[in-house]
This record gives sequence, C-alpha cells and structure tokens, in this order.
Amino acid sequence: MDQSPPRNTSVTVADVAHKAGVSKATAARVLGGYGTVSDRVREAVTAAARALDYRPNELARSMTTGRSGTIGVVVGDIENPFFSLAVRGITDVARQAGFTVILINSGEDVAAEKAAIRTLLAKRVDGLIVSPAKESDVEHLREAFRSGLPLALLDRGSDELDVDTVIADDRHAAEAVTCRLLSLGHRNIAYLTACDTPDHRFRTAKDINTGSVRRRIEGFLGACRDAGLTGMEQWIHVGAVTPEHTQRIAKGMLQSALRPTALIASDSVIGLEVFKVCRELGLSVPHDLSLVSFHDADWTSVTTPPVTVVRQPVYGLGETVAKLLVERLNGERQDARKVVLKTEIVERASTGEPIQGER
Amino acid sequence: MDQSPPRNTSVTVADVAHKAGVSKATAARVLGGYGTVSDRVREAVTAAARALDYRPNELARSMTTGRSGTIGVVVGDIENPFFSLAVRGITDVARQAGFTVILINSGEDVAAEKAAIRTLLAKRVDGLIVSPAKESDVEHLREAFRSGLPLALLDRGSDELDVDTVIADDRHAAEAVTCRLLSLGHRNIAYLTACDTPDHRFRTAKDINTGSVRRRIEGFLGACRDAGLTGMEQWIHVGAVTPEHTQRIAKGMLQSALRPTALIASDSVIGLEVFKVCRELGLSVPHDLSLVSFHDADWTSVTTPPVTVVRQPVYGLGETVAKLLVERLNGERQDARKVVLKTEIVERASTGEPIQGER
DNA sequence: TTGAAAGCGCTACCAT
DNA sequence: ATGGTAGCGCTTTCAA
Repeated sequence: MDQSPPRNTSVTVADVAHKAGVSKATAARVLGGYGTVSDRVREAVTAAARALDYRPNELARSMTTGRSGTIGVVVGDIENPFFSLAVRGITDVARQAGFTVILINSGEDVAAEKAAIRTLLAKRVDGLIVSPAKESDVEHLREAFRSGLPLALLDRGSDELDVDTVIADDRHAAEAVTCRLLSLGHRNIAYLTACDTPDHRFRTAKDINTGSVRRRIEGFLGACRDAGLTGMEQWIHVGAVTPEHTQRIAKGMLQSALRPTALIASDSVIGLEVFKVCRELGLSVPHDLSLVSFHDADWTSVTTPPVTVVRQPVYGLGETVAKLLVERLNGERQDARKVVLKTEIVERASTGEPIQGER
Repeated sequence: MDQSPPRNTSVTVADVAHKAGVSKATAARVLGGYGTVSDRVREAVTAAARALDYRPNELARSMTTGRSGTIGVVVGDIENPFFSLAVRGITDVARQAGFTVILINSGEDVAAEKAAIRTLLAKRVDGLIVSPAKESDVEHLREAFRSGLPLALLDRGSDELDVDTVIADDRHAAEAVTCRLLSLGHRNIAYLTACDTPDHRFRTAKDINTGSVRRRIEGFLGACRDAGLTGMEQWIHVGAVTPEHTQRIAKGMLQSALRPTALIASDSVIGLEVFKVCRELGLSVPHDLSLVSFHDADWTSVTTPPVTVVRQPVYGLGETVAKLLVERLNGERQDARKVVLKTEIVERASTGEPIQGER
C-alpha cells in the first residue's frame, strides 16, 4: 500500500531503539550524546537512526532539559543598517555557541517591545538581547530579568538596570564632534534625531528616552557649555522618525532665517535624508552646511563630498553583547558587566569652516 | 524565609487550577482559549492566573499540538541591505499572522544552509523560507519539503523544486538594462557578480548556481545575442564575494587594455565597490564608464553622479513569500505558486554614451 | 460544563 | 554498560 520511503512522520527514539534492539534509554543516550554506551551498541543505534532517518525533536528535548538553545533578540528595526549589522554580529556568535536566534522588531515602540518579550518568554528562550525603545520604560525588562532570564542590553543601557550592557562611547563621541565643529568656528550647530518627545519639541536631555541618543545630546550640550555657549537646546530637533519627517524638519531648519551652519545627524538614515535635502535646496556641503553623521554607513564615503562620520564598531557591539550573554548562559559569570566600545571620528570633506561673516 | 513575590519559577496550569479550585483540564481550557467554560469559572481562573503571574509554556503547547508557531528563515547574509529589507517584509507578515521568526545566515554556503535546515527541522518550525545558496544543490530542500514541511523560496527559484516561489523578473530586467546600454552605443559591457565558479571564470550561464543571477546573465547574453554580439561571455566576471575581491576584479578590468565602457553590478554591494574603484582610478562616470547596479540601495541616489539602478520590490519580495507560506500553513491552498514581481529601471546620471572613437 | 487520564518525545534518575 | 520508569507542561479524547 504505502510504497513511499520510510515515512519520517516523527521517527522517535523509541522507534530507533526498537529497530536497534536496545532499550529506549540506551538509544536516547547515543542519540542525545550523553551517558556511556558500548561501541557495539552505539553503531547499531546510529545505523538504525540513519535507516529510519531519525530527526531529534528539540522541542521535546527542551521540555525536559529546560533549555531551548534559543536567544531572543529585540531590535528597533532590522531594516536599519545599524541593526542589521549588529544582528549579524549577534547571530555569528550565537551560532558558534550553539544557539539559534529568534528575531523580533519592536519598531521602537514600547508596547510592541513588551509583546515581543512576552512571546519570547513563552517560547522559553534561554536568554534575551534587547535594544530598549525607551530607557525610562523598562519595567518589563526588569521583571524578565528578576524572574531569572539572562538579559543583555544592546546600544542602549539603563542606569537603573544592572544587567550586561554594551554601548558605544556616545557622549564622548558627541563631545569630540561638537568640539571639532566649534573649533572650526561654528556656533549654530543643529542636532537632529529620530527620538521624539510628546510635543515633538526638545527641552532637556532628560526627555530623551533612548539611552544612546540622550548621551550624545548630553555630550553635545556639554561641549557647547564648555565653550561658553548657552541656549543650544534650541538647535536640537527631535521626531525625525521617517524619511519624510526628516526631510520636513531639515527643510524647515535650513530655510529659516536663523539657520544652522553645521548639523549633526544622530544616525545614518537621518544623515542621508539631510544630504538629499541639501542637494534639493542647492546648498553646498560643507560651504553652506557642515554635515556630520553618526554611523559609518556605506554611502557616506561615496558622496560628493564624502561625509564626516562617527564610526561605531557596530558589528562588534552585536558580537560583544552576544558574547556576554553566552558567557552568562554558560554560567561563567554572575556579575553584570557594562562594556563601552570606542568610537572614532572619520573626518571627511563634509565639514569645514562656516561662511565668513555669517553669525 | 522566602520573602520575594510569587516566584514565577514555572507557574503551571496545575498551579492555577489549584488556586482557582478547578481541574487542570478546565484551567487549561480558559488559559489556552479553547473548549467551553462558564463565565464564573473563566473569571476565577483568569484571576488566579494573574495572581500567580502565570506564563504559558509555548514549548509544552507545541509538544502536544505539533505546531510551534515559528517560521525558519535562511538567507545569505542579513547584513546585506537586500536581505535585511526582505527579512523585514517577512517578519512583518509573520508577526501579524501570529508567527515568530528564527533567522539563520547561510553565508551563501550550501553546507551551512544544510546545517541551518537541520537545526530548523529539529526546532520543529511550522514552515521554512529559504533563499537557496545554490539552485543545483537543493536535495536537502526537496527532502524537507517531501517530509511535509511547508517551504517557500525567496529570490531564487528552482525549476526542479515545485514549491511556492517569489522572485523578481531578473531576466527581463537584465535584458532591458542591456538593451539600453546597447542603444547608447556600448559594446564592451561587463557584468560583475558575487556568484563564483570552481575556477573563478565564467563559461556558461549553466555554471551559475544562484537562480536570480543566472537569469540575469541569461538576459544579458540574450540581449547581446539579439543585437548580433557574440562572445560576450568574456565580459562576465564572477567571484566578487567580498569588497576586496570586488575591488581587485574591478581594477583588473578597468585597467586592462580592452576595458569595458559599461558595467552592470549584480547587487548594490558590488555596485558600491565599483563606484569607489572608479573614484580611486580617476575614472569619470559615465564618461569613462557607464554604471548600472541591481537593487535601488539608499546610496545610489546621493552619489555624484547618481547611479542608474534596477529597482526591485525587495520588501514586497519578503512580504509576498511570507504571505504564501502563511496561506499554506493555514491550509488555504495546496498547489505551488510561482510569483514573479516586476522590476523597474531607474535611469539616473551614471549611464551615457561611450567615449567617441573608443572601440 | 467539567473532570480524569492518556499521551507528545525526550531526559534523568535509579536499579541492575 | 544497560534497562525501567517517572516526569516536563500542555492538549485532547472520553465520561460524567
């Protein structure tokens, strides 16, 4: 009747054991690679498994061991080159350590992030890597961590959360970049970020909920203050959440009477849109506007002029956070570690002195 | 002794049932949302679950139902903007349909791809989306499919494999692009791809194992043949597997005596490197070289000159393949569907007539 | 409408 | 070294 090859509709250890003429326990030992078995039996079982085309059921294994061999990763948006590169770092380390990765996008929305973590908990992931949408709203993370789930934070830390964290030295980078612009003679320096506030206006760094961005803004404001400049808060623009928003905000800024002579883009997606706007408005970079962008995205080196950037070790960020988590999963460490990776300013031709006489 | 809040170290249906004063089966019915229960009991159980902070164990659920609520996705490299955008499309559709995604990079290596699929099978994913590294080597896919696992192919089909497939009209796009270059007067048109052959040389399209690329090359050669050009195989270069390789190959080509007047890059990563090489060698685009790239990557519109590209609906590719798979998982369809999405040539300033008198 | 009990496929503990 | 057996937490008959 059934002339198809050995139907693999769930060949179990019991089946293999039966064919090999040994007990279920023994078959399980060789199939699962634990315990001790004689060479003779091992071969018999292996042969039977091959003949039957046995495939282990990791789900069942996880049920009894309590380990799923899975790491949950929650990032803002995998489409963003920053995250896709970081995720590449994470998956590389995870795979090498024998873990698979379940990936969920939060869209930088806390509600979605919470749902994602609930899902991941239900799937019984062994550990969690999260790039929190809002550092002020991390109760769900704290709870997951307290309930015993190893947790590591990517790119955005939280002072309140004492867990493994890997970030870049954003504050320092922003300070350095700002100082450079100041020393070139700029005084009207704008900062543009995707992070938003309830009324879409910036007042104080405390309103910024994304850790990395808040630190950058603090660095920016700090450098300005050190240079004797006050009220620089007015140059910080928030809410560049989509290319369209970014374009609108950038145009508004660059066409106003009191326009910036330099602009710092908080990520490469924003930097790209600002660059496009400059073209569209016929503004010369760096003559009319000096442009600096965070993240050394591929396009920044091929524009005319090429764009000065803050180079972050993005792949390394992912790699490192995954390593920390794996260490913890392997029980090699208990204490929380906060790692800060160095950035580097790559000065290219998009930055220069402001036009003479202007401001 | 233990003064911490309700320890959530695995609160089970049994615990909830006990607290609610009902049987395990009844508690399971309301917790699992199946069967019928009275409102009174439902409330009691819900309250008990909340009090105990019950979290369902999807693993256990999957054990009995046989469905894991998970889709396995195998792509070449999530770092590549093409794949990260496609994956975004996949995850969006999957999430909306109630599935999570396990992501594995194959690095375009068949052995890694096989291992990935083995892992995914062991994890009992409900379905699989794969962008096969080599269409000539799909025995593992055929096997997975035959064993009853719903499978859908992304960007790279296989005539031998009668499964759901979503690709772009690569052949047509390549034909159109080639015709355009021919009509501009180009005769020395190079094609550069990451796909490699054993001896790193191109002979015939049959040697190209990546479906999408093979189709493009067939389109390229077909268009040349129609124009009366023969021996164009010599202009096809393979093995641009890393930026370094790409740079080396591109330099070799552009510095040789018989150099191309136009070049088609098989993906945006290659296109970017070629663009850089042109700069480095001081070649003017399009004066010295007309450049066309597949994939409308973000950077292509901001270079000087902006680059002519084949715009593929990459997000849509991912979206569509995920929809097909979900349809099948929901048992809404049995037959295999092959979807071909339209591309569009975006002609920008990187293409023009070749220099007078040359060849 | 509710409850009792039988598994899902595997690991792990205790004997032998 | 090998076998028997008791679960893991859930769903799913089958009865009541």
